[in-house]
Amino acid sequence: MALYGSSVEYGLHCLLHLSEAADRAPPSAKDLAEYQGISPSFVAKLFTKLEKAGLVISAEGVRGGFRLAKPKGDISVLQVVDAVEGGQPLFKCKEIRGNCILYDGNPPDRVTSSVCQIHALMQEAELKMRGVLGARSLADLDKSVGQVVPAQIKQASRDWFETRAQARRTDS
Amino acid sequence: MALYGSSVEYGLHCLLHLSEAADRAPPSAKDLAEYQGISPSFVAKLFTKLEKAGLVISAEGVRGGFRLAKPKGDISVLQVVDAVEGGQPLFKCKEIRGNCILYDGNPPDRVTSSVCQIHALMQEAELKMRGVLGARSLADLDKSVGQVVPAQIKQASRDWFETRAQARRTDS
DNA sequence: GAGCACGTACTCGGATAGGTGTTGTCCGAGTGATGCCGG
DNA sequence: CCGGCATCACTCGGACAACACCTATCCGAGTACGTGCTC
Repeated sequence: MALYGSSVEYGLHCLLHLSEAADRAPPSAKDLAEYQGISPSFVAKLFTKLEKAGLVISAEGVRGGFRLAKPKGDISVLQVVDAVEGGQPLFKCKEIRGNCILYDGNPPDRVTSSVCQIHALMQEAELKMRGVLGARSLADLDKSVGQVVPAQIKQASRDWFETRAQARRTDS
Repeated sequence: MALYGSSVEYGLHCLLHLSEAADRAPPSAKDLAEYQGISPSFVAKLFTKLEKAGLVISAEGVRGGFRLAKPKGDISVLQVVDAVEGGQPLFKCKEIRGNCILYDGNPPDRVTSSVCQIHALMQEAELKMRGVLGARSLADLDKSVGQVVPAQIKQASRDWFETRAQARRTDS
């Protein structure tokens, strides 16, 4: 278990692959899923969210697929997380202060108008977290990955997607 | 919806009330719940977690209840959150890199031994968040609240819990 | 040979189930306070 | 008057459901490509 679900991991990995194939044939959801060994249907569902958030553009038809809607340097990790997770806050204050039995259903204005201190602290923590995620773009992430993954693998990856795109509609 | 559930909010509010009544009769879970207008059963369930985490000490019997296990200055908000939420990480890396179809089930050591860049970024964000929560204690929080809530209300609150404790076993 | 219309296979997209975690509820075991009884 | 004991109401603690969300799946609508026909 974790606070963020698997969707975040899947989404980021997929988008990184997409950024690699920017000027190639757009990989389909199925291609991306099979390449990474994850559920194709779930990836498809994921990309509907990413498209609604304006991060990717879908192409239909037999040669269809997805490509980034913006340069990879203009897409922050935070945008991806928010698109996938629905922009959920870290903490949702229920304002239970107002339920205090002393107020008997009529909390004074002083309580309702002032901000809950617990809420304020949580917002501060959330802001720090989002700051880290917002400061890093897909390009930065891709660069970091490039320092670990050798160019040979990257080339093999591109070739695989290329072959996969070529094979559509011809191998039956 | 939010990343942290209601338990965090309930737990922190309850513990703040407990810190106010440090040298009084220990409030029971039922008292704390009714005072705040929340579910008594759920609060009881919550406090079992807080006790297992060593944050509160339970007293049994008719005059029983809960009191803080340590001075309020020695309990950080992070400890409370972790106790209630089970110390869940922000992000759990599934290492789907190793599933890559190119590796065919046998990912090279370079991949398995190196840290996932996405994972690393998430850990950085989580660290920042936990840093904020870990730097603030219940005493700090109580102080902030004191600047908003007038002493009159605080006194009324103490009186209510006192009355409630007195009323046990005598009003039937 | 060129243009056009059609069929097809593949794609996206949303509607549809299963599993898991969280919220909320309930009842039983244990315990300290209380009142009574005997010394 | 004082100490011990049985009772009891209240507490904690864990076992028990209901709900919601996340993960995963399926099938239908739509579209670009390829092919064959017509001119």
